[in-house]
Amino acid sequence: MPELPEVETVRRGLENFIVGKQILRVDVLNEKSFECVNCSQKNLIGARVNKIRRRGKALIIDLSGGFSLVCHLKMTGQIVVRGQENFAAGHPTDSFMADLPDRSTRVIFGLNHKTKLFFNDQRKFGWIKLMPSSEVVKIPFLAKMGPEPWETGVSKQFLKNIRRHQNSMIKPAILDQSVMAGIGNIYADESLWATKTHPETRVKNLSDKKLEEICRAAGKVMQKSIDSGGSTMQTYVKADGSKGNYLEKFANVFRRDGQPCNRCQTTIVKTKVAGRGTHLCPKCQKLAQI
DNA sequence: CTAGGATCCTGTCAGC
DNA sequence: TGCTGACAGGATCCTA
Repeated sequence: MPELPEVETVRRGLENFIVGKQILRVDVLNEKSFECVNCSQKNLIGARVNKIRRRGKALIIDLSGGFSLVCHLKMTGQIVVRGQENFAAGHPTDSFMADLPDRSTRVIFGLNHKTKLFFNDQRKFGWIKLMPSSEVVKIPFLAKMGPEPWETGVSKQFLKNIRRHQNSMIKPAILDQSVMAGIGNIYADESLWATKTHPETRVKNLSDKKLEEICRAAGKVMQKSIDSGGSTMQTYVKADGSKGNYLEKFANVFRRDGQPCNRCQTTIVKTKVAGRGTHLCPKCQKLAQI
């Protein structure tokens, strides 16, 4: 999925393009993609969009009338707004530009001012839930989610949380959203490269200082990604019409296997750690054998 | 409680 | 060309 920076990009886009608009109808094309929790679809109709929030990789759209839409894009979710102004962000695919709905479209929201919001999701892992706003914080994964990367005191929180996973390898540990919010596969690999940490290093073999360093690095790479143009909008159309890749703008290891390390020129390799594709520099990121 | 693997889905790509 | 298996920017559920 879209990781924290991509979800933040979606949030900013929706803030610009749908706040203040009214939801007139909803069409659910895939039942599993949309669920009403302790309410019904009629609570949605006529509601205005008040505020767009983000918590970790979850998007929260607060509506008038006391209800909220909570959305998780998972691996392949994307949001596309079409109307007087167009916007697309999330998992980059051709659907950004295609005529919609297409075969990946799961939910369509009809807004006023001739605006439509499409929730597209190839693999159907993502979801949208409508629920009373007061119940949003009770969603289990939100309730136990770790600190935001730029929150005050985040590194101490991170440290405390990650020490629960002493026997785990560092990569899966930082992917755990209850340790810190927002890190996904890209930023895990980038943070570990930045701090010269081998992804298979056991947490117990890392010092507090090193762990805090990893925490800061994660915040930094995610901030940089947001700043670098918020990814997806610019990724898919270059001036010459070819597809671009926003990773080019900041990635040091992710999908750079076969290319030279930006620090030592050693060839970046791709392996598998805890079931996830993992990129690293075999020279910079040595596994401490203990 | 934690650690690790299977699982939910569709699409694409490498290799035969 | 057509088939097969591996894999993918995530998180949950199940088992040990």
